[in-house]
Parts: sequence; C-alpha cells; structure tokens
Amino acid sequence: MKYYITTPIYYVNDKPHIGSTYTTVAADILARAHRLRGDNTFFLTGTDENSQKSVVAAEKSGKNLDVYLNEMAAIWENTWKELGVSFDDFIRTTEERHHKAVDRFWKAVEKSGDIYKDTYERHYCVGCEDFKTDSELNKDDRCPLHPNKDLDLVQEENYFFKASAYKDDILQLFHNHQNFIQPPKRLNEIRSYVKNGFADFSISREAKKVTCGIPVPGDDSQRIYVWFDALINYMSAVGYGTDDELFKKWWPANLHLVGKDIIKFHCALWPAMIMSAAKNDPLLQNDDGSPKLPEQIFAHGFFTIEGQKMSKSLGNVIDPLELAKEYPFDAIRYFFFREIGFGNDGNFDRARIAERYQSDLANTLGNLLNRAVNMSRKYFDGKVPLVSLDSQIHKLSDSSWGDVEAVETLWQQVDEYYKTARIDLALEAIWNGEGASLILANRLVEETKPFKLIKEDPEKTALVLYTLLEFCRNVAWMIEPVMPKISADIIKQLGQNPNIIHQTKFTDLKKWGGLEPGSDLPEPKILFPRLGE
RNA sequence: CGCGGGGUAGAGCAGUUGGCAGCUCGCCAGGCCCAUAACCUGGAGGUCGUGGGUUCAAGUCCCACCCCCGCAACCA
Repeated sequence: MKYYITTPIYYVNDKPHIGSTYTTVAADILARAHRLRGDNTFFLTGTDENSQKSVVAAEKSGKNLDVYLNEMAAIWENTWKELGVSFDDFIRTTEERHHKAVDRFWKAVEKSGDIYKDTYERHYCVGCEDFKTDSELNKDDRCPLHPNKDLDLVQEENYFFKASAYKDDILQLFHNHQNFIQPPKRLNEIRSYVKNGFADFSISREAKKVTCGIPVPGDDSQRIYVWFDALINYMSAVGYGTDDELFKKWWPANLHLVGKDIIKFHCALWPAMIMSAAKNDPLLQNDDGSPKLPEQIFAHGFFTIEGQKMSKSLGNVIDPLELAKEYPFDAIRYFFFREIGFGNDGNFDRARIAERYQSDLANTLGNLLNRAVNMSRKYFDGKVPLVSLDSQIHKLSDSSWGDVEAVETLWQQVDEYYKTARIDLALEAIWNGEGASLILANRLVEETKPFKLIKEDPEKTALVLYTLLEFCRNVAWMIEPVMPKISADIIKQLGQNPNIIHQTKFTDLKKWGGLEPGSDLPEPKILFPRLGE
C-alpha cells in the first residue's frame, strides 16, 4: 500500500507559527502512523511563493524578491526539520518542476475547452485574494471578511476556468464518496457552497498589475492566479510534467490535510480542475477513464491562544521553536491531539498543557514505566522477569486487566483511529480504554501489589511485571506517531533498540511477547521530569 | 436573513446509527508505599441554553427562540 499525504503549502510572508505547526504536525503524525504500518509513505509540505503577499513582504523587508523567497523558504523548511517533522519532500512553487507541471496542467484544461477569456468589472478583495460578487458583499458593499479593506474595482480581461460546468459532477462526487471530505460538517458546508455559488473562476491576472506569478502558457501578458497554480503543487511534487513513472506511483493523493479556511479551494475548485484536465491527459485518468481525484480532504479546526484569536497585534503569535524550549515538543504534540478533537476548534492554553503533561504524561505514563522497571530490576536481578510466553499463563484473571486479547483489541482500535485520522480517539483509547489501557495498567499494580506478592508468589509477580513492561513496549509503538522521541526513550528504557522499527514488520512489532524475558533492563530515567524544576 | 463555530458537573472536553448522562483536572474522604508528593478506591457535584414537537424512549431527530465566540491587518 502507498500513502501520499500533503499539508497546504504555506505563504512565505512570515515565518511558521503555532497554527501552521499544528497542521504540519497532524500530517506528520498520520505519515508516521502509515510508515510504521509498512505503507510506502510520501509526506509533502512546502511553500506557496507566487502570491502578491510575498512581493509586499519582500518590499517591506527591503530585499530582492528572489533573495527574500529563498530565505523564507529555508526558514520554513528548517523549522520543520528542527521540530523533527518527517516530510519526504518540500515543494516550492517557484521551482522549475512546478512550473512544468502547471504548464502541462493548464494546457490540458485549455484543450478541454474550459478556459475562456472574458472582460469584466468586479470587486477584488486583496485580503481574500479573491473576487467578490455583489451577493458576497455586506450591506456596505464591502468584503464581509475584510470590511476595513477597500475593495479594488477591477476591470480587465482575464482567463476564466469553467468551473460551473463541473457543478453536477462535484455534487455527484460528494454523493458517491461520503468520506471525500472530513469531518462531515465540512462536507455539508461545502455542498451548500457548490449548490449555491460555484461560479466560473478567474484564473489569471494582467501581468502588468502583478509582479509575480507563473506566466500563462502562450500569453505573456497574463499571469496565473495564485490559487490555480498553488493547488497543482500536490502533483508537481510527485512528478507531474517531469516524471510520469513517479507520478503514476504516487498520484492520487490519499489525503490533503487543510485548515477549515481553505476547503472551498480544495474540495470544489481542485476536483473540478482535475476533472477538466483529466479529459485530455491520460496520466490523470483511471483505467476506466474517470479522473484521478484525491481520495480524501480532511479539514482541521483553528484554535485560539489562551482564549483569544491568534494575532500579531495582540502579540500572542507563538513561534514553535520558542515553544519547544518551554515544553518537550512531544508533549506539545500530545496536547494538540489529546486536548482538541481533531477537526474541531480548540484553545491553546499553557495551563492545560502543564496539566496534561503532569497528569497524563508524567503521572500516568511515565510513572507506570518507572515503577514497572524499578520493581523488575529490584526483584528480578536487573532483568525482565523470566516468564514463559505461553499465552495460557498470561491470565491475570483475578484482576480487571483484560490481558493479551485486550491489548490486541486496543491495537485494532488504535490502527483504525489512525487510519481515519482520529488521532484524538487513538490517544483516548490508549489512556482510558477498557480492557487494556494505561489507567488499567496502573490499576493492575494496585490490584496485584507485586511489591507484596514477591514474598508469596514470585512466579505470579513475574507475570504481572512482565505484563506491565510488555504493555509499556506496546504503548510505546502505539504512540510513536504522536510522540516519536518519547516512544524511542521508552523502548530504550526497556533495553531495546528503537531502530528495530526498520527491520521488524509491524505485525511482529505489535505482537505480544516482543520483550525478551530475562533480558537486561537499564537503569530507569525519569521520562517526564516535573516542570519548572 | 453576511459567513462560520458553540452552549453537557467548579474548569476543560467526549458523547457515530435516539435506549438507564461519560472522561480528564480540581474538591472531599479513605487505601497503598513499587514509583516522578506519584498510584488505587469511594464520594459530592449536571432539570445536557430556552420553549414546543415527533417517539414506548431525545443531549442525540424536527421547528422556533435566547445567549456566547471568531471574521481590519497577521493568519493553519
């Protein structure tokens, strides 16, 4: 199985902040989850540089546009690297490969007869980078999203994309593939948009008015509108227009991860564009001739910072690299997806991070590992207790612990949740699930009291402790996508090498008994030191 | 009739197909002592925004209404 996942490409008029980090980390988690499961995974992120916003930002900084773009793209790429984001490729829309892809795509759409020239006079909102029809304006004839911004009255001849011709096909797509857009509330939202307002798009600007953008093939007097070129990045990164074999390998994307603000472009315009181009490009067709559309688009929510909207003037925009100095970045990743239902809006609250860190991570997970390792070392000569791996023996029937079968069930749930991008539910199950979970593992200690049991029944004590240690090993792999560093630390504390991930099949990795009875346990280290000490 | 989100225990949140209202934190009481003053048990605390309706049964479906949040720029 192959898995191709993308983040949106980010505007480079500023450096990454906590919001773009959230999106990127979400994609990273899903990519890691698929990699761990043996899927051939390709994770793409990058920068959207053909925007007038870049030009303005470059001017403001007093730098030459190219210099500015190069610097900013490097900042984005390096930020993700420093945070340990496991992207496989970083696409810039100023790259040659992207221009080639756009060129090919445009020509295919043109050949389909879906590009036409028209002269018109309309209001253009610089804030939205979009034209506004009269019905989209507020009472004062201003952009409802940017009421303080003067609208430009634009009169020019542009190329248009005949999006309206695909209205029915798009609605049919939504109908046939209920999972095309997640979560479902976004599908409802976009469906009503397509039904009521999916009009033809202007997809070019007069070159003399914009100082950036890809030239329209065959017409140097026009530049391609930024959204039309931007979406194509998902194809150009996997060889469209430059490497057919590569493209066939990866396209279509399995998941476009986007913020809720840009679903219109991804869920409606993008499929329409592909439908059009596919008519005249066999590379974009399935065997039956239907267009190769992305499998799914997942729209996540936004969050406020301590209850307030993130904004520069309020000074609450958070630099992820700074934040990573305050808390271990894995803890931030955990917080994002434990605290906020994936797809919902949420609130970024430091007190809650500290709470989650102390309670869920330190007290529940860290302490469990620590007490299990300590007891094993103390009672079993510094080793993993020597038990028979015969599953018959692994019955701790006088406790509420669900045993091996329950761990297998938990794995099934976790796999399913990662597959459906419900990272929040996966974590919930690992911590609070029934049958086997971190909470129940801690309860098992209370129920069996190995620290007393050791004097009466060493054999059973060995079983209990092995169960705890082996469960920690399982949990380490369950949380690996969310907390890769912590996961590796746990594996190491259990005396194993985290790199076995590269030589071991996933099915073996998650099989009960992966921890070798009688193997050495290194001296435990505190996994989550108390904050502020 | 601009767009969108939301109103569930003190706080923060879950609640797919309608079927005795859950989770985490906090609080109170108790237990335990292996462990990061950590762990476990029990308890108090909610008329699920309001009013109607459908149903044997609604937080969950339908209608109306009230209230809160975001929407200059930055911006996932």
